[in-house]
Amino acid sequence: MTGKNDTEMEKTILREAERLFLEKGFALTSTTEIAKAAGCNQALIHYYYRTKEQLFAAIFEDKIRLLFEDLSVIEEASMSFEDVLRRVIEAHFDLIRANPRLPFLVMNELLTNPARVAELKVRLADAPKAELFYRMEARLAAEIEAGRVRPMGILDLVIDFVSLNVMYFLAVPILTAVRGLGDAEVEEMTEARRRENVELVLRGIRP
Amino acid sequence: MTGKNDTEMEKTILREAERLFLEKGFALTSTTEIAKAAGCNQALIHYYYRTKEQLFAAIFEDKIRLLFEDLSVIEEASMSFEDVLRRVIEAHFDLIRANPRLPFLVMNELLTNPARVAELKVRLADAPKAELFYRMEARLAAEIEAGRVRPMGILDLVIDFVSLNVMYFLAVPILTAVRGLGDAEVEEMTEARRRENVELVLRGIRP
DNA sequence: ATTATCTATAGATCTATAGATAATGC
DNA sequence: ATTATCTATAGATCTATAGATAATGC
Repeated sequence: MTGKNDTEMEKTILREAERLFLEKGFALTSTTEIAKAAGCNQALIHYYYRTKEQLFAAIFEDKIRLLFEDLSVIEEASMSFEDVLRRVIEAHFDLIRANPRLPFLVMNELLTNPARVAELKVRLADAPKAELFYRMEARLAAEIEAGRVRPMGILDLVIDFVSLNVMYFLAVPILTAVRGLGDAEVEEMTEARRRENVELVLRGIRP
Repeated sequence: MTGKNDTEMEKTILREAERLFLEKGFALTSTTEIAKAAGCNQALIHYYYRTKEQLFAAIFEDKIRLLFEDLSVIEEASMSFEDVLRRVIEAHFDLIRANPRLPFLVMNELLTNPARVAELKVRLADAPKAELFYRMEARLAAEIEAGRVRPMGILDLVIDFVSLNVMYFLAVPILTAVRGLGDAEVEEMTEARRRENVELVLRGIRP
C-alpha cells in the first residue's frame, strides 16, 4: 500500500510531468528532467509509471477528457438559437482559457503520433457532447428553414468557432512575445477576443 | 567548387530534410534519418550544413518567407472593400494550401523554441505585407465610418481570417483520419472550407 | 515484510568530428 | 590538388532495469 509520503511523491511526479509536457510536448521532455523537477531520481518515474509513454498517456487521457466535457450546462429549450450558440461558444472559449496549453499539446501529439488519432476516433464515437451536437443540428436546420441562418452544416459551424477559439490560444504566446505584452494586456486581449469570436460567428451565419 | 553530382546530393539532402522536418518537426527528425532518406551517410549532412540546427534554419527561413509574401497581387483601388477582403482571404488560404504542413512546422517551432519568436519579430518589422496591412487599415476605417462595417480593429480582422485558414490546415490530417476521407473528399472539403471562411468573415464584420 | 527511493549501469540513440578514400577539375 | 563521400568513433544524451538501501506498517 502507499503511505502518505509515497503518494505525495507520486502526485508530485504527475504534476511536474503534466507541467513539462504541456510546456514542451512529449518528445522534448525527458524523464530525467521530470525527476529533477519533482525532486527525486529518474528511476522512480519508472517505478510508478513503468514507461515514459505510460506516464504521458495517463496525463494525456485525463486532459483530452476535458475536450469532451459537457458544454450543455445551460438552459436551452426556452432560449433562442442565437443565445444558445453564444453560450456554447463562450463555454468552449472558457474551457480552453482554463487550459490554455491544451490545444498545443493535443495538436502536437495528434500531428506527430498517428496512433493517438485512432484513439481519439474511438472516443469521439460515444462522447457526451454528441447529444448537444445533435440538438444543435436540429435547431440549426430549423433556423435555416425559417430563413434566419444561411444554409450551412452543423459541422461547418462547429469548425468555425472551434477554429477561432483554439487558434487564439495557440497564438497567444506568439502574440504576447511579438507585441511585448504584459499580463494585464494579455487578459484584456483575451476578453476582447472572446467577444470578437462570438460576434463574428453570430453575424457570420446570417443569411 | 561543386560539381554536378555534388550539388545533386546537397540538394537531395535539403529536399529530404525539408520533407522530414515538415512531416515531424525538428526534434523528431534525426540527421541519421535524413541521411538515409537522401541516400548518403550521416556525416555528409554535417559536411554541407555543419550542424542540424543550421540545416533546419536554412529550410525554416526559406519557408517562413512564404508567410510574408505579398498578398496584394490584386487590383485594389477600383475594387470594393468587400471584394478586396475576399481576395486577400482567398489568397491567404491558397498560400497555405500550397504549403499545407507549414502551419504545423511554424507553430511547433515557435511554441517550443522561444529563440525563433525573436527572429520572427525582427522579420515582422519590415515585411512587405505591412504595406497591404496599412492600406487595409485605412479602408477598414473608412468602411466603419460609412456604417458598412461594425467597429473593429484591423488586427481583429486579420486574426479572424488567419485563424480560420491556418486552423483548417492544422486540422486536416485529424479530420481526414477521423472521418476516413479519401483524396477527392479532402479536396472537396477544402474547397467548401475556402468558401465558408470567406462567407463567415464577410458577413461577420457587418454592423 | 512490504513499499519507496536510491545508485549504478546496460543498451540504444543521436550529433558532431577526425581522418581515410574516392571522385573530379585543372 | 581540391572537393565529395565514407568509416569509425567520441561524447552526450536518454530510457529502462537490476539490485541495494531506507522508510513504513503490521
